[in-house]
Amino acid sequence: MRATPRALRPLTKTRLHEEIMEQIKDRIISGDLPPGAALPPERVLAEQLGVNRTTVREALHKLESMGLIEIKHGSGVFVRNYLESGGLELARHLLVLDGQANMPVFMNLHQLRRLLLPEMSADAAAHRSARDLDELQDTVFAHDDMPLAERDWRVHNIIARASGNVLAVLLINAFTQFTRDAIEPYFIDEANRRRSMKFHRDICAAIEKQDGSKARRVMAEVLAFAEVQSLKAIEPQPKSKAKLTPKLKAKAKLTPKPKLPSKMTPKAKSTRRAT
Amino acid sequence: MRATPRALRPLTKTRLHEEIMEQIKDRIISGDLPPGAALPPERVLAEQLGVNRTTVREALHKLESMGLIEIKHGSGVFVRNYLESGGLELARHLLVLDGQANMPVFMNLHQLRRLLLPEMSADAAAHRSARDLDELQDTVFAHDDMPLAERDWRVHNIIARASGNVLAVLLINAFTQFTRDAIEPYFIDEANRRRSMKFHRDICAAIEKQDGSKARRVMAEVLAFAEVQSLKAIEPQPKSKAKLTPKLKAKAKLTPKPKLPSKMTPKAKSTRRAT
DNA sequence: CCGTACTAATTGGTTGGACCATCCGTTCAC
DNA sequence: GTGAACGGATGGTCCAACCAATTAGTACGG
Repeated sequence: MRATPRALRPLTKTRLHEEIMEQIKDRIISGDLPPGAALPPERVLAEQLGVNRTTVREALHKLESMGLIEIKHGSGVFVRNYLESGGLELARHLLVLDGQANMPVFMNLHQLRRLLLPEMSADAAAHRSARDLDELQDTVFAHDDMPLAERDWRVHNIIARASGNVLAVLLINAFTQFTRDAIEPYFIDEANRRRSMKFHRDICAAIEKQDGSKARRVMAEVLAFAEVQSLKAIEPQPKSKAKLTPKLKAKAKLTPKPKLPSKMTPKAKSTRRAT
Repeated sequence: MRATPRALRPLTKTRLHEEIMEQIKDRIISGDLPPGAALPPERVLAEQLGVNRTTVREALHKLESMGLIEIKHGSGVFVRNYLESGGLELARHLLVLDGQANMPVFMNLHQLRRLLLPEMSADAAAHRSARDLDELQDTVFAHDDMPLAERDWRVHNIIARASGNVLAVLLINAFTQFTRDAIEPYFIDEANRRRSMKFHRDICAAIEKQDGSKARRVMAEVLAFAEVQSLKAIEPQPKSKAKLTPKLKAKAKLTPKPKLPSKMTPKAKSTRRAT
């Protein structure tokens, strides 16, 4: 039976273990599972969630590589303090957790960009290779069909690469990665579009002439402007609505296991005493 | 280089899938597996490596969350351009790949720290709560037994937290995470130790007095000094002069180049059975 | 001849169960 | 009392299937 209802939610890319990962991540970031708390054993977790242990393990591994938990062979799984061990990938999750309304993390992002990007632009102008310039000009002047948001991040990416700072490249990647969705509305406004395209041309010219100080200035300008626009877009609704989506569908398809996903009791690891 | 007394040894042999992950990661970063290339199917990979498919899958998942590969259900596994999709976690791997000799990535790191940390220090001085100050002073003045390297990163961490920029916290975490081992030698030298402790006291005082400009200055100073020391420790063999990032510049652009790299290094499994 | 729809092969995703490796608290010999 | 040996709990790996998505091939109908 392959009827394929063609019109509904192409968004749930859900691989099962990712859904589980999300759920545990939310409980950790929200403070429901405090640092030091022990998660239930994999086998128990699997039974509670109604999935296989393998699936649980894949979710746990992702959480571990994010720095949210620590897996100790023979001992168990423990929540870490993500403010001490968390990686930048977490930033994206922090943003969505903050909701669309009141969003200080966005201001944090703008600050970092303001501190980094102008300097990277100057370096890019100074160190750029002919190949870098080629790629930049191609991105800016050709590809009229390319969405502005994508062209914008490509420009940033090329600048970072041209600056010679590999870490900056990875950083910019991370930035755009967790801004990608939120930045889309910015390019709806015609004035913003024109401003952005002018910026592309200007920064391109500065880098072509290897004028570092001009590149720095152009980048600083556009960042300041974008920051103001962001503020304007966010301010109108200072309402915050804490909505944690209850996820994880019960997998009631082939396994008639009525165990509902729930009950991850944070237990201190010292509470296992006897006598 | 004296031998490190402790805290440094290949502990990776424990988890098989991490070893596999490392292997594939190296082949991707080294350019052996270019962007767009298709990896062998999981089943083939498992057979070639002499391990179970489950283990291969765990390795692939880590690579995916690092942004090195893309897993497409039904199609296969494809190498991504890590300069476009890679996350900051990669930085650590880039560092070790670069070896101990000529290490431009370290300079990249110093640049980023130089751009970010002074500003974060100023913000920390301005916004710090009483609790932040408590924690900072406790870290700096108590705990004489704490290794200096750890105390140093804790100071940085507290400063980042006090600055109110969550992203900066995660960033600093990432920094210290892939510097952890390399920074140890720095604190062997007695002059460096004293300098570091003086820095801790000074930054602590500045933050206590909420003197933002002083905090910025103190942080900038210590970073400049550390940078010089790093250079001195690495320089001994001056090779190419103004060479920035010799590799990594002329990687494939955006054009996926389908290629079929069969035969990945097999791993003899042979006897691992206990008796 | 061309395109469409069906079919089959390929490949990643999930499952259940089994066993090994490690850690840790308990027990037991000394 | 101390230290070695035991055993349970828990994560790591393995195996052999089957489900699900994608792709390529093929037969059918225009």
